[in-house]
Amino acid sequence: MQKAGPSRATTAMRASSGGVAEDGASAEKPAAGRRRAGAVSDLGPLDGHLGYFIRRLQIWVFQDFIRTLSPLEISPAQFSVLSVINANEGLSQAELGNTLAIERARLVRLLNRLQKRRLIERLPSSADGRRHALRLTPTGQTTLKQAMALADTHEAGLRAKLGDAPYRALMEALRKL
Amino acid sequence: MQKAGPSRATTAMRASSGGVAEDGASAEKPAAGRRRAGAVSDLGPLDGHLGYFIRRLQIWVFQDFIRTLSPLEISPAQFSVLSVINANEGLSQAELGNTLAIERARLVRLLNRLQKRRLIERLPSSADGRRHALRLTPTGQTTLKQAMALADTHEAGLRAKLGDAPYRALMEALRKL
DNA sequence: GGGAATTGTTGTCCTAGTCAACAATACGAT
DNA sequence: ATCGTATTGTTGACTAGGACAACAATTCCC
Repeated sequence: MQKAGPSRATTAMRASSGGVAEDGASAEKPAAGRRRAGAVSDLGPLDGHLGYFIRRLQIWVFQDFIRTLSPLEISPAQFSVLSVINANEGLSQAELGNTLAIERARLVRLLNRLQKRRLIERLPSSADGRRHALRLTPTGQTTLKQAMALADTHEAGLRAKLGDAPYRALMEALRKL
Repeated sequence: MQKAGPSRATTAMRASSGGVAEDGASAEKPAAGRRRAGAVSDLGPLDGHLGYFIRRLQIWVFQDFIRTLSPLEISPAQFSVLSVINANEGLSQAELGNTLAIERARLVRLLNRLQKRRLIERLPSSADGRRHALRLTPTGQTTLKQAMALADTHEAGLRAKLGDAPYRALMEALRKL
């Protein structure tokens, strides 16, 4: 069948039986011999775990965000960075990283890309030679404005998906963490 | 300062002014010349966006899960896979992938590792030569049982963190997606 | 003045996610 | 029955994210 590799631990069994299989060891719980692969319903212990559903929702949110903002090519992380820089002009990379929980090394490369796109600048900090004072370029400001408009569209979609009351409840519950 | 690279677009400015800076172009919004980097408070447009908070919570959940399950070395994704296989013995990789929204190629490598650790088996499907019937080995079953116990601990911690009422509200709201 | 700490950077490693190609197998229609 | 099409599992390659160590420049603090 497939080329090779670390799978198919049962090749020997397979060769021994003719191929049609009288179900000596192969497991087949529901109706056997179906056609197409659809999803299976039972999540097992998983459906008692909130983390699983949060993860699924988070993936949906990111995909929708990326799709909605695709004309600008702004990722969620980039949007968060531009957003915080705009609200705190002149902050350092360390402050930005602490605010958004982005590690220093990761942030450097994120900012490199934004700087190459002329959306942000790294100015020398007036009082501390180690720091960079970050700020948006004019291009960055207009891009952020456009991004905010699209992000609002995305947010409306999310509120619609969740329902209005759960949306507000969630927002309130999560903000105080 | 730093070695080189695509940053420091403002090196020229820096060389021109003496170094102490009379604030010709460097931006410094709050109190200037602080000591240590702490986080900054204003998230800007970000704090109207639920996705941001969901992301933060999701990261916390994963980290806590990983830490709690670390004695077993079971990641969230691995736990979800074992969980669904256990609840649907003999299902195919395609079904598993559709259920958990894991892409085929990604799932192959996930299962390879679990198979190498003897936690799962790939049996030949009795009726379809293309499929593998997945199931847990006895080792996999006992490992999953232990994992479930630890995962319950994690879940209790999450419920405590969120508060009991928000936890239940969230669970109910997210389950129906 | 000098050791310790901070800041930004680079390099490296590992995991996730995505996409294209492919072989083996099954299906459907003629 | 056979041929084109679809499905399943697999591999390879690429990108992005996150984590960690090492490092130079700078600042802090005693």
